[in-house]
Amino acid sequence: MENLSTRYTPKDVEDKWFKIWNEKGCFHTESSPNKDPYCIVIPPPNVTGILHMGHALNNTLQDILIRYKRMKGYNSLWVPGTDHAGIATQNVVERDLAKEKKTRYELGREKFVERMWEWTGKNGGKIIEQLKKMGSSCDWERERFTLDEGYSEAVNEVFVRLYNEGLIYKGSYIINWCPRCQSALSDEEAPHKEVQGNLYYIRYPLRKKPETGNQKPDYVVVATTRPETMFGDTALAVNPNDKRYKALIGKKVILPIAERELEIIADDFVDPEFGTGVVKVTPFHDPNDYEMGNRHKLDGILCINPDGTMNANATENYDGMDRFEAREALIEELKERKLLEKIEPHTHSVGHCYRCHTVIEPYFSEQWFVRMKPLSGKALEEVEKGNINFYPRRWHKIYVNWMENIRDWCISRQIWWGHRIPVWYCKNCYDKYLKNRHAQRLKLPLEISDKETGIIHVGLDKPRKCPDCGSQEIFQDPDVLDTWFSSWLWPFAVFGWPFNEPSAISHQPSAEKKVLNADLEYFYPTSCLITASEIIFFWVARMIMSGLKFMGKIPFSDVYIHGTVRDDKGRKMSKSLGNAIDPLEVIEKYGADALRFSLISIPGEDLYLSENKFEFGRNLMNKIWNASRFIIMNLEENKPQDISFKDIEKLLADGDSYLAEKWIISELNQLILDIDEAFGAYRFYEAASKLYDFFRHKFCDWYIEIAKIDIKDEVTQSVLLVCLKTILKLLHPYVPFITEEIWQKLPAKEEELITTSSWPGADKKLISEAAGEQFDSIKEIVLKIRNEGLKFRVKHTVRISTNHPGLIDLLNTYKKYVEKLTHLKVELIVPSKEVIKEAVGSKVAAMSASIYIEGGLKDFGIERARLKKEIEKINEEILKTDNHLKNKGFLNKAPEKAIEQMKKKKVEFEIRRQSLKKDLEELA
RNA sequence: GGGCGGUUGGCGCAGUUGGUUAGCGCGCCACGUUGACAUCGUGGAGGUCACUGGUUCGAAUCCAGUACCGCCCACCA
Repeated sequence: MENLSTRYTPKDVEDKWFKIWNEKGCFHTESSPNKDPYCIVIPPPNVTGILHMGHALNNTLQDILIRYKRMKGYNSLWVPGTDHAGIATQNVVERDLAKEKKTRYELGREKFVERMWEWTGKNGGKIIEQLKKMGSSCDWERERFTLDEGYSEAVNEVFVRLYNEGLIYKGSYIINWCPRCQSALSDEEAPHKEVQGNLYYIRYPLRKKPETGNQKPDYVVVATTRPETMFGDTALAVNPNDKRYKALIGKKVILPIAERELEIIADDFVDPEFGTGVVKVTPFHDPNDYEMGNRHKLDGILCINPDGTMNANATENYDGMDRFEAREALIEELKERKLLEKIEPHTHSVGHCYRCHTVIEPYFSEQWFVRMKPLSGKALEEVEKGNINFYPRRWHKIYVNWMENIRDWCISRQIWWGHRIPVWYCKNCYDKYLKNRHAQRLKLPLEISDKETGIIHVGLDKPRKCPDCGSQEIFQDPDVLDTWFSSWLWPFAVFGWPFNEPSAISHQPSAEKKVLNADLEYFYPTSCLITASEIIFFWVARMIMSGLKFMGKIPFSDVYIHGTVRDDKGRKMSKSLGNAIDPLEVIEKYGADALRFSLISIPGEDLYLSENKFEFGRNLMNKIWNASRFIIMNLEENKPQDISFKDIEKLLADGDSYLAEKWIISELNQLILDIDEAFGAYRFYEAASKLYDFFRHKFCDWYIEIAKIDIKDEVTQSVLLVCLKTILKLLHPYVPFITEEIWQKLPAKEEELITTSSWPGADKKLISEAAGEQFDSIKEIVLKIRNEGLKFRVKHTVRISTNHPGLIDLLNTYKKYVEKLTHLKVELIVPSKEVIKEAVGSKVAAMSASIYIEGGLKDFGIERARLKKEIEKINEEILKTDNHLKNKGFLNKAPEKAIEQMKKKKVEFEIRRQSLKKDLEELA
């Protein structure tokens, strides 16, 4: 190692080790009865995905836990995989097609899906390769894809089971329609954003002019944000208690331009305070209006096409015009006709497609839904009982809040990439239904049975003929399922569920599935899920519901929600904002370990990132490299093969020597306890920062420096080795590559690979408070001397005098530490006996040590000022403690311990003050 | 509109059941070629813990109110 550079170069190291680890099967795990399982299923990234900082963070966290548990002796399994990401992936391929001036419709469904698979085969593995660059220790033999054959079986199985139970239904409702993707979306996929729009006040002429006088206008004014939907109006509504309009209830108005007659109805829904208190009712383009339509048995009229253009119901003028163009044009026309009263700016919340950000059109259509209430009850209960815990805890409440207000889930998508809905129709019966249903105009409320719509079978197999009419023209539902309808099964579908249970789709299990099923029994429920807050509802909540429904057990007991990656200005990091930092570039420049450690070392929940943040990790890796290099360089070749804490215990048994060794070993063991505790509570940052503090500030800055006094000493060597080995192990979950590389260079090691080595157990007998206090005394003296601001290169002699017998002994033995750490010569002056009086404890005694430095306090004036300032501060503190101790209330009511502490504090301050005063006198 | 958080030195954060001279990292300033490391070391400056009131012997910590910031949900036409 001495031949090696003083710079750590990750490039030489990372790919090499990742290959070896896999070749040796370090990450592969199989169920075994003798070991406890620990399992995490990856949040499957989209096949279209390219590794971003969010992934980097997410996967670092998972890998830390997986590696930690692996070292702890668990059968630690991390299941990797990808998600077919229906709309997102289809959009990518459609864009490619567009470049060739083709559409998917021209290609046809079969050819298009073929092309999708082709694309996926070529590009789908990219993100997986990128995860590997990060060192992710997934069991790569178990990689799954949500469109895998076996996985798809699970999806179909679930659909059929839920259908048979009445938990999946086909319904006609207002759904979120994306005119660009041309598909329905679930509520979760259509997040609302504030939009600066207008409120248009439109006059609807009354059919009959008011009889009395000509004061009253002959129209009613309606305020709307979406005037173009007026062609779908089938009524106006007012609040029944609104005095202004009471007389109008039941009266008719004329819908402008379309010149249709509308009735004014009364409904409680209408808020008299808003707008004019009159609302246009458009049942097929607004969820509220749809409900109103049902209540009042109105007609529904569709006036917009699926692609966002207006249809024939919008009159010839607007037919075929884009909805937003139509809005502008219509407003112009209304102005001309003097039917536009005014336009007011109005901020309101509008749904947007989460894939392409197009404004959502609330749209009436027939879709498939999952009834959520029957599933949510248990999922809520398990969380509230504490069987599933969220970290940080606040997400618990957000989950509960959502679950309590859960609504049915629209699962059908009008795209081709995905699991096709396993429902079969008789064409003959379906056509009959269509004929009855005037496509763009319907009487509400709608009550249609599945049979009436031509559905003849729900399952995988295509029926031969219609049981009703005997027709042999059978077709499958053209829609596919929401991607989340497959990913909500992830924690058990990755293990090949279902095969040993009676299947609703009657497929014989393959041999492969049988093997997988043993794993399902063993690894399910998984241990922990690590993900981002954005997908709590999309994914986490639904997995809990499906796990309980189909496995009868929760899918995981812990959910760790990590923060959002932001730029240094606090904006969310995203490709579209152009503020993204590419993790692969960071790996290239600083190394994967530096990336990982830097990410974990950022305090707080959200991560504010800028490129220089990664220097932190790089610098630390370099420090680790050099400290290791130094130790290994100096180690004698004949070190025992396996140095354990037990050996150290023996070596350090002697009472009066090796204080620094006792101290660092004590600190190290305490560190192990701290890290175990922090990991137990998912406090990754805390564990990292404790490790950092120990390694850099305790081990390197103090212990290694002291070890240099006699680096060839046998005990020192053993302690150095044990510390290095342990530190490497503790660091390994965070920084796997560098620790493995150094591990291999250790002259003595029992375990071949650090990756599969065992986690160090703390030896509590080695945690010594006495060693800590004594070492702190030495430290204080060193710090005090350093405070004098001496130039190290000048040889000075420091005279130390103290009134504490313990400290005198300590300094007699460990003067060498002070000398090494200050580069000064130390002379101990033992004062006369009468000075030795205060014996409150070694810590206090250390502070009372008076230190004289020959030939060079930096400046007497500055020094005096500093001392005076400090004395003043101490005076204030003494006053405070005095007041407490004089206060009867405090003496009567405070616990004894607090009073004792206060007394002790006062004495400490007084001794300190005395010592400072003495120093001040010396300066005079 | 409903729900949930936050406010501690220039920035990002700790601060366990109320009792330590309020800590850490980054940044800043000064010094340093000490036989692992300048991707380093040493020292230093910098905070009346958002505000107001209350509970208490004692409040950054508990309670109430105010101000500001943020997040999630929601059908304001």
